[in-house]
Amino acid sequence: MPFLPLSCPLDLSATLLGGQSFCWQPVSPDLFQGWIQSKPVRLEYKAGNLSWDNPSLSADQIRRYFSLDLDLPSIFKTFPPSDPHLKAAWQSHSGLRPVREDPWECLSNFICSSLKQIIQIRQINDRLRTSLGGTHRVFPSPKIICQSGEAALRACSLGYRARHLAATAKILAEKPEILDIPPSLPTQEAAARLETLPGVGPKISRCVLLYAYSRWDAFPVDVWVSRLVWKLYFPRKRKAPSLSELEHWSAKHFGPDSGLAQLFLFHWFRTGPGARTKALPKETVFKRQSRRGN
DNA sequence: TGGCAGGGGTTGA
DNA sequence: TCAACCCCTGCC
Repeated sequence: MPFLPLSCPLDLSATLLGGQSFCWQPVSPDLFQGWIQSKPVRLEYKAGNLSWDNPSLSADQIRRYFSLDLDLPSIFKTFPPSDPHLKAAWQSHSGLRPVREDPWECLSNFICSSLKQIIQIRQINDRLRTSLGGTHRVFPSPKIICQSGEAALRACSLGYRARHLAATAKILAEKPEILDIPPSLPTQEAAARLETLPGVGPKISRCVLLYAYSRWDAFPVDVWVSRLVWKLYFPRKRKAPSLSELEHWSAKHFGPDSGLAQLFLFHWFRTGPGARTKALPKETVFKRQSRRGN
């Protein structure tokens, strides 16, 4: 079984199940089953070694998937040292890594993500593989999704998202080059290009840029991030900050790697301080204000 | 056991 | 700016 000795910590559960990728199933706390570049694989992290059972995957592919070339401690040194929340997020989840997911699968996952919880998005990914992915349960290409039609997608519990995914698949089956986003293209322009696709708005475009294209300056704002920034950084503000306020603030406060700050804060907040916020009436008020703010 | 609220957004009017 | 879009889960 090939393996890679790691010089940094790796938290497979936080990394694979935390909302970046949706094709992973836990087998045991240290063992996960899923796909990397359409190849089925089981990953195990033990005693500082990351091993995998599919020899057709190279160490470089594994390294690339977990962004192991990225020096996170150095990046965290560029963040404001006076930010206690980010410090807490880093200290409690230093094994969290940003992944490099396949752009098409990542885009599909996030088109399916609206008003869905992580577990439901994983179920959809699983159903798409089972019903459309053939014997090897490969994630279906735009062409296959396009040929299968909206009804087949609805059968996979996509609901109204089926229309969006079918329409986007049709466009990409004809023009796959839309997803060839060169590193020289500024993130804002790359986001605008993705947002020409049906079902893709500002949140999804930034998730795809962050988790598939390694654009560390992409700062996705969803209900959790909005809630987090509001509660932790602007607790006295009566209204939730608007999308454009959040975008400007994040770039100014965190700098060019704001997306990585977001990844850690998001995970830490959801599993820590944010998990305790359950006041439903307030939540409803927040949601209305948040949407109005957008 | 059944009803109901709510969820990691986007769209179109 | 705001309702509509699907449907699954958790809770009472």
